[in-house]
Amino acid sequence: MARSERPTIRDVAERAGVSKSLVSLVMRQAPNVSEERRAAVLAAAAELGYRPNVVARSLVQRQSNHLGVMISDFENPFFAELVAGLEDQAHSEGYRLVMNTGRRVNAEEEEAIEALVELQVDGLILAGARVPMRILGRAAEFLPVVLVSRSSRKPNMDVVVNDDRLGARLAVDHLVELGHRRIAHIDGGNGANAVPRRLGYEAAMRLHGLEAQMTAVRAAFTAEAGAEGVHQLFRRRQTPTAIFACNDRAAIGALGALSQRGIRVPEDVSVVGYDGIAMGSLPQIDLTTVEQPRFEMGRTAVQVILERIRDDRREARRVVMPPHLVIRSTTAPPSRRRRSP
Amino acid sequence: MARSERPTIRDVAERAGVSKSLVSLVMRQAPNVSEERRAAVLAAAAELGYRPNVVARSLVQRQSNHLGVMISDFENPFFAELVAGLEDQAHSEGYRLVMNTGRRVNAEEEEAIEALVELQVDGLILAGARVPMRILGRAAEFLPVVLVSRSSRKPNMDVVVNDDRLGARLAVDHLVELGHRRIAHIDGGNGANAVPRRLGYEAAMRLHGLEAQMTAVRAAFTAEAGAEGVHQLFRRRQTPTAIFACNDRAAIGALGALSQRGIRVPEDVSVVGYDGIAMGSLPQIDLTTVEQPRFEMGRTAVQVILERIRDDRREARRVVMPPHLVIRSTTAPPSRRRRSP
DNA sequence: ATGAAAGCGCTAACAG
DNA sequence: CTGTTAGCGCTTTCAT
Repeated sequence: MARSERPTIRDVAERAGVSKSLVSLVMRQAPNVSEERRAAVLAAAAELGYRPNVVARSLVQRQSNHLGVMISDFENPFFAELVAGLEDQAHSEGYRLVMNTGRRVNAEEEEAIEALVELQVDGLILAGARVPMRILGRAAEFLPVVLVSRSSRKPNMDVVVNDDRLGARLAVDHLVELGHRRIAHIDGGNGANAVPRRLGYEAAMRLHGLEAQMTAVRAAFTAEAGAEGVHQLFRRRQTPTAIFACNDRAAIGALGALSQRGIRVPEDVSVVGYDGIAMGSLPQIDLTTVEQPRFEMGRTAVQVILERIRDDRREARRVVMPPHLVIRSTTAPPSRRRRSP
Repeated sequence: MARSERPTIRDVAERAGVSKSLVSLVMRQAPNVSEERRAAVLAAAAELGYRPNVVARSLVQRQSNHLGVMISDFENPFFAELVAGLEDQAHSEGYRLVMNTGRRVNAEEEEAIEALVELQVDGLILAGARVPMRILGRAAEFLPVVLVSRSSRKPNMDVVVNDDRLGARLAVDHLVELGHRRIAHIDGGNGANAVPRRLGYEAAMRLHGLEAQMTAVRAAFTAEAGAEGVHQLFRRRQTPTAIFACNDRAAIGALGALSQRGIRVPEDVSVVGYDGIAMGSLPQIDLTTVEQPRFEMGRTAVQVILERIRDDRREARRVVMPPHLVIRSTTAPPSRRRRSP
């Protein structure tokens, strides 16, 4: 079966014996077309396998009906679950999504954003972008941009985030209520939300009068980094009874490293993660965590960007969604015998 | 900061005091342009923040330099890891990727494929597509299509798969070598590769003279389905000493269900998964599995589609990549005492 | 080495 | 209700 040339609107028009315009009207379900002609056009289109060329359409209409989505890291399930919300809302608003990824490399991320801008998408949703704000600002000069899981104060960009400081606070409060004092933090290094989570951790510790017990190790948003963080923490003389990790993947890595060191969870050490990814609820892991409303964040991001696109809103919007604590089996009161003097 | 109108090639031309054609030449790094003019054009473009409109370009060139990728299920990490290979090869060949998802719903998948076709991508890579072959065939009439993780014998489609039957065989052989006989299969239901894996399981069982021990429960490619599969298996009188699950997620769900039922792994029951997703190598899970070369499959899919696009190959190609067994800690010889009479 | 003109497939006035 | 015309932003002959 040889590849056919794609039929154009002209081919359909000729075959149906009508003008291009009429075909165009039929394809866009315009009301004022006689049933007769409509049927003829539809038949001709079906016979030829005609599909409107959205590229040509978007050129003349100067809008594409597509939203560009740059996902900084496909392998993080957090984003997969966010995409479900994006898709859902975009669909119900009549927009299509085109996605991209920067694979955690700044240069590639920049290129991915550029690609979407050149594609003339009507708006850009950047999930977990890590590139410098300057790059983001350059894109926002020409089209609406909303940042998900990354903050900004620029007036021409909107932001949908969860309240990381509150989330960190929930984690620390929970551990303190259980009786922990030596609570360590495995931080997220350069990751998008690393800083606010760390600051939230520090603020909460101070609030509980535990500034003397604060310990953080620099890591990243991956399981490997979480494991390495544990090894660093337990090489020190003063070891923690609880760990608040920057995200679930790091927490899961931490759980693995603890088990390798023969440290039991939650008997010897409690662990709290962040995000609420599906994997954390598996019985083998059953991780206490601070859950972000991922699906809702996705839906919201689309709503927010459409306010700029359709309603021409100009002031920046900053939607902060509340995280909530999900208590599972990796947290418990500290055991007496491991308390240090 | 107000949103600016996007500058066009005309704006750049005027500002630089040259013709549109010359700007076009400069933007595409053509050789025969005087240094002087080139500098002027580049300066004007930079000042205006000009970016070529790839939509307009692709309209006239009748090719977009984009490959469309439809991912059937973003939440399956198998695909995330495949995407890395796709990105890598596409990049190094000068192509960009635009991605989509069908979120495991047939109608949405069909719509996602349609969207990519209408976007005039130069080729379509369908990862784990579930829609009927008829739909795929309709797309393949007009542009090159390669199927990843799904088979087809159509002459106008290429296929990149792993050898599921061999993989199933590796799993069963491993379990038989350990001494297992009652080996059950948790199958993938309607999932893309469910059938060949199940057939491979059955063939291998027969080869070992174990047809009488064959048991399969219908499930799906998710953790929940894997857990449910275990519950079904253990409600029967004759219980297995080993389980071969259709994929890693189902296997991980199975591990959870087994632990809930107080069944130890690998002492009481051995478990083998399929795919080799990163999560399986976490110390808490440490799953024996049949690994597919995901990254290589991604690279290969791009190479294969470019043979159609650039070299105009017409015959179908079918690349079957070998899976390999990764032995970790969920498999061991069956324990004597649980053997049935 | 540079510019003028035509046209990619489509939509958007405008006529009729 | 239907057709004609112009033009979206770009590339591509073809002149010069």
